[in-house]
Amino acid sequence: MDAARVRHWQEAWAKAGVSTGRRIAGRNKYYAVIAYPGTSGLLHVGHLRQFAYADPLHRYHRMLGEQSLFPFGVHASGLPAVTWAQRVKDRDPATLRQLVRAGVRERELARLEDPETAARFLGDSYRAVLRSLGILVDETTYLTTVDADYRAFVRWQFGALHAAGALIQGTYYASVCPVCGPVAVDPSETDLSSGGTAEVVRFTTVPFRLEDGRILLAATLRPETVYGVTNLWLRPGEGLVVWHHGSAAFVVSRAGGERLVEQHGGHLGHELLASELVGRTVVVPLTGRSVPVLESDLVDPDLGTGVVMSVPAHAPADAAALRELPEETRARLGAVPVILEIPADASLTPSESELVVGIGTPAERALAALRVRSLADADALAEATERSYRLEFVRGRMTVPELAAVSVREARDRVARRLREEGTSFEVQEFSVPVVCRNGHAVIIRRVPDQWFLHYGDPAWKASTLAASARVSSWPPEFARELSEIVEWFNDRPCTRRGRWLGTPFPYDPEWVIEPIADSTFYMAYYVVRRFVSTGRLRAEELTPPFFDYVFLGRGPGEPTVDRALQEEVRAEFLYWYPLDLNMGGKEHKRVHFPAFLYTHVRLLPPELLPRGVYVTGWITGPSGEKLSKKEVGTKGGRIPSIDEALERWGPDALRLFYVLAASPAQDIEWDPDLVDTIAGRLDDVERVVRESAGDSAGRPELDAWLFSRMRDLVRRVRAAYDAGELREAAELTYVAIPSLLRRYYARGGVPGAPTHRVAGAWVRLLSPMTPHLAEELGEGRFGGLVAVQPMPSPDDFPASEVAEAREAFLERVEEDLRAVLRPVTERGEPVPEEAIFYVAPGWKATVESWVREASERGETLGVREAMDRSASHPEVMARRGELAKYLARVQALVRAEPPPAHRPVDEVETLRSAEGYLVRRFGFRSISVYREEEAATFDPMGRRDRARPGRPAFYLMRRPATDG
RNA sequence: GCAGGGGUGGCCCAGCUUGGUCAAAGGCGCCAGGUUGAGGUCCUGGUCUCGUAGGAGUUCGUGAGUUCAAAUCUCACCCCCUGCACCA
Repeated sequence: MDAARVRHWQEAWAKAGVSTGRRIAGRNKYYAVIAYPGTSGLLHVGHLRQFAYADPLHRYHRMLGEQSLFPFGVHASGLPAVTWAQRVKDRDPATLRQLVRAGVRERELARLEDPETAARFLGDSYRAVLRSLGILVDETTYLTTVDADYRAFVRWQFGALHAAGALIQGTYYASVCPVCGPVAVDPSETDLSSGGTAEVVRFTTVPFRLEDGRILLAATLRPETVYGVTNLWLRPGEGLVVWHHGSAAFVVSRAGGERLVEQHGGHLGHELLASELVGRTVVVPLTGRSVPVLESDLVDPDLGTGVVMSVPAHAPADAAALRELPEETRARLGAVPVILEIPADASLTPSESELVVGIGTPAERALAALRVRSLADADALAEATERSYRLEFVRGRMTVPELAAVSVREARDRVARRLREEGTSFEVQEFSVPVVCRNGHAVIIRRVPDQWFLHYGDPAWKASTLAASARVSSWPPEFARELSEIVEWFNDRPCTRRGRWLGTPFPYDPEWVIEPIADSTFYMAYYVVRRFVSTGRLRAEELTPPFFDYVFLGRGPGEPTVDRALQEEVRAEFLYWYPLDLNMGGKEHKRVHFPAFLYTHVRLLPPELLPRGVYVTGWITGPSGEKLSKKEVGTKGGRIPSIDEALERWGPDALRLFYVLAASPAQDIEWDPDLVDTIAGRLDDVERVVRESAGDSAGRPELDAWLFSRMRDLVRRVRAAYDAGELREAAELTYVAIPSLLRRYYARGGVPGAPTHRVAGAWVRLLSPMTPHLAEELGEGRFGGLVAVQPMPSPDDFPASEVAEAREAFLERVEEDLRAVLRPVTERGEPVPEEAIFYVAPGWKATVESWVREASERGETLGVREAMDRSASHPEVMARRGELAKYLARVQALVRAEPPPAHRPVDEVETLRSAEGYLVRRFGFRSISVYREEEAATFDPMGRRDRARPGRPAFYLMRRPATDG
């Protein structure tokens, strides 16, 4: 289909107002939203998947005669638009390439350096993409989250949440760039240039007192091992600094000191060298032992506090470091205390038991298992550490008297708590790998004492959200269980931040901006109001808290300055579209957006207005399974095409169908241009078959009855698939099963005529949700209007015929048998036998088989004697009792393994005879003949007739010399 | 570790909720034939193994179990992926 036709249909839909959702009292409605996209760059083919589900669903519901509202907006909040605008400002080559391709001129670039303008520009470009794909969103809903009216809405939302007691303040540790402000540390690295995979590591500090009162502050991940400390480690030549906190003075590395100030306040004092302390002794807390301060290269001053407590029995690195000490120093340390054990009865995995074999302390065994000889074997040492830490954490029990038999897991918490109670221990957080912000600065973790939180941990709120989540239907169904699990774990979340973010200023402290997740949990409700703003019936200033209280909550008199009737209309509109039928998003939304969305609805709305469904889709991934992100468009040799390129190559329909057909919704789809090619080819096929379906030949009644009956079933199943959200199934039926039905119809001798035309008429409408352009093209002139507004076909449009279906099923079964027999023949390259002679089973065999089946359903086997007895009352069986035993023996096992038979008896003789032409054509026989078994004695040269079973005629394929022409 | 998902024929991917119609849909690849003034498109058939007649054997990560019957149910184990928090 050429681009002009595509545009033609898109304009026709627009002109007909197909996408406009109208409130019609008493009429069913369908309201589904997709999680609006963030403004992080231009869209590419990886972004359209949710639309490829949402649009067909909306189109389907429209064709069911429902009113449907499919809104759209963009989520401009947060940092994405800021970073993108920055890239424009930096004239980043990849970004510029995309912009040029999108037709943006050089002189327009300056405008896009402003984040808000950039966000609006991107939003407009997304809308253009949707139009070019025939995705019918209601454009009067279109919004960006930085619009004045949206901000008014978010301010109200937070006011309402605050009034409900959902906001609290507390202490929080935030990732922040000291120069650029807060950043998000996540794998997408939106805000970062590296370190997105970093995890937050929590150290506990342990104070070791020197004789002079100063404290060497060690940092550890395993506070419980304080009972096994033999010494402290400092790095040779390391510069240390005194951190003053309260009245205490702690000695730590420079990096550690800065971290402590950031997270716990205080200030840094004078500097000293490690060598000043080496050789002195310190007191171990909790045990009171005195241990020496030693030097080792294992210490990394940038990690933790730069002071390391040495636990050689359990830390492989300490054990390795110990080995490198001079003999006499080692001797002075004395025996290495072992403080925990792996119980002998623990069942260990092979990789775990590897670590515990051998002799020596646990750490020495781990070193031996991984063949670590010295500190220099860094990789092996890291693995030994990782694995023995895990083993001891999961399986270990303490052996020190104070904590005898306490699990390591438990001991860790207890020891950390005790240390902290003494007031000289702190938690220190840092990243597991260095994190660098987009502008090249090191990102740190900072303590924020007065952070605002959404109190998702509130037990009552959580309980009602949990209850609501149980009532939400979810696709895939497995997500239902996961969702309540996620809600269960959901905890207080910071909902504001300070920095150069886009968003709505926090009403209770305008220094802060509302965090982007928190401002996108209730917008589905706002879309309804937005339509009044975008059509000029409401102004942003009129959207006051009293207005929203009335519209969303039905509370209070509304906003006095706004026309009462108008407010009532908005309220009615809200109550018409709500509750939301479906919220669709990618799997990245599972853990944050969906739960927060649910929480907010639960807090603000009564039960009858809570969302009905969520729909989670997988990603479009690159060849190695990674998610495609907007910033890599065109950066890898054009591997991922832009939307424009894709449309040019395949057109909108093939692309749309690719998303639904390539995998089931929850699965990731690997972007595969060849598959899109294949699908485009399939659509050409569909088009051809529909076009060829017109004709005026007379049909064959029994074949037409079968065609209709099958079509009836297919229509039913397509609709069931849409209703269940199984869009891949719907696509498969529509684009695979229906054409193959028609192919078979033609192969069986059907010709284009009124029946095929009728089937095509339904089919074209079934094509409309997923491939609407093609459907319009094929439906032109057929319905006297757009296909998009035609009613969905109903199964009742086609009569059922069990008889016709049974006949065709019988014939297919016969074909299968013929094929099986013919296969070895043709494989040897021999010619096909000239004649096929069929012998149809007599009625008594069916009777006997039904007895066998009855018996097997009771779990029994039908005995010969029993059958004989029973035949007394069945003359037709009685007449053949001579053959009964033999037949019974042959059929007994077979019947049990077979599916229940179609209960419609088929006139096998008649069916085979009338299919003669087909069978001859299909297999290349010269002729066929059909006999009843009992009449065939004289035509049975190979004695095969008694093989006949009901539904499976016996046959003999006969070769005879071609005597006549 | 915790949570979720997954391991299917050369490859991709259905099926598993509701055990039998499953040697297992569909696509790709491959083979043969047809169409076409040769290998492109399209159409038809084939594509686990054996078998001179519709049969038999062995398959759905591994092992065990339930059952007349298991890709489908149960248990154990191995391996892979994702998430674990402020990131839409």
